[in-house]
Amino acid sequence: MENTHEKNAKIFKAFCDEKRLAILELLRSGEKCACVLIDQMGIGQSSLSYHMKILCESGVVDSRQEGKWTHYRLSESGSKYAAELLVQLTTPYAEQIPDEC
Amino acid sequence: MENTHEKNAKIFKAFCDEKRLAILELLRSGEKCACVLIDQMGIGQSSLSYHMKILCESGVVDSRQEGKWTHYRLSESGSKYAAELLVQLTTPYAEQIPDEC
DNA sequence: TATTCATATCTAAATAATTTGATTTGAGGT
DNA sequence: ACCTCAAATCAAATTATTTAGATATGAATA
Repeated sequence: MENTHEKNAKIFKAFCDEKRLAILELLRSGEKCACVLIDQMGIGQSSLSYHMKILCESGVVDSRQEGKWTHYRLSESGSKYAAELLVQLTTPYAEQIPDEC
Repeated sequence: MENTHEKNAKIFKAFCDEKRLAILELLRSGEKCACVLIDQMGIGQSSLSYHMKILCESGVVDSRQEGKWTHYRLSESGSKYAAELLVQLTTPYAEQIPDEC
């Protein structure tokens, strides 16, 4: 049983780690095979797998199996969702409650 | 010496914790005094102070001193910056590099 | 079906984030 | 100057995240 804040927090976990931001940057130049990401990031296989799981679960990255290899790419819809969510989470309500103190 | 990914990750740390999302939600209904946040969140004073520091450092929240009390509110400019940054971080480059594998 | 290879999962260790309670700081009021 | 009170900081304990190495899984191929 997971609440909304917990679910939303998971989406932004994609962006709150420098390694994952570096992976996202690599994906901005197009779909990348896991082997390329391991190579360019200079991290271990299980470490990449861990980070890719977080990125995929956030919806910001999609994966595609091709033979033995997994290819990762930015998800346009997932990214759009995250951006819209961030805007929503920081948009004041029409009904303002006075700050009684 | 902090790199760009590290700095950007800090901004999104504001959004990757459920307590901070709950605080942001409270601030959507307008500026709130720390005492109100402590009360509504049901957390300790030092715990709130810790989370507010992260929120303020991310630029998404502004604080204002009024006598003894500190009042917090959403920062329109900081929120806008975070939203634009998220879009940027997930926008493909014009130059795509083929996925050699 | 047996083998190979890429990825996922598991476990333990290392590191980082969060909480709690105590203390310090600093602005206001007396 | 002293006292008060809210917020920040500190230190220690707890909890969560991340890493690394070992093993398991599952698809492709022989």
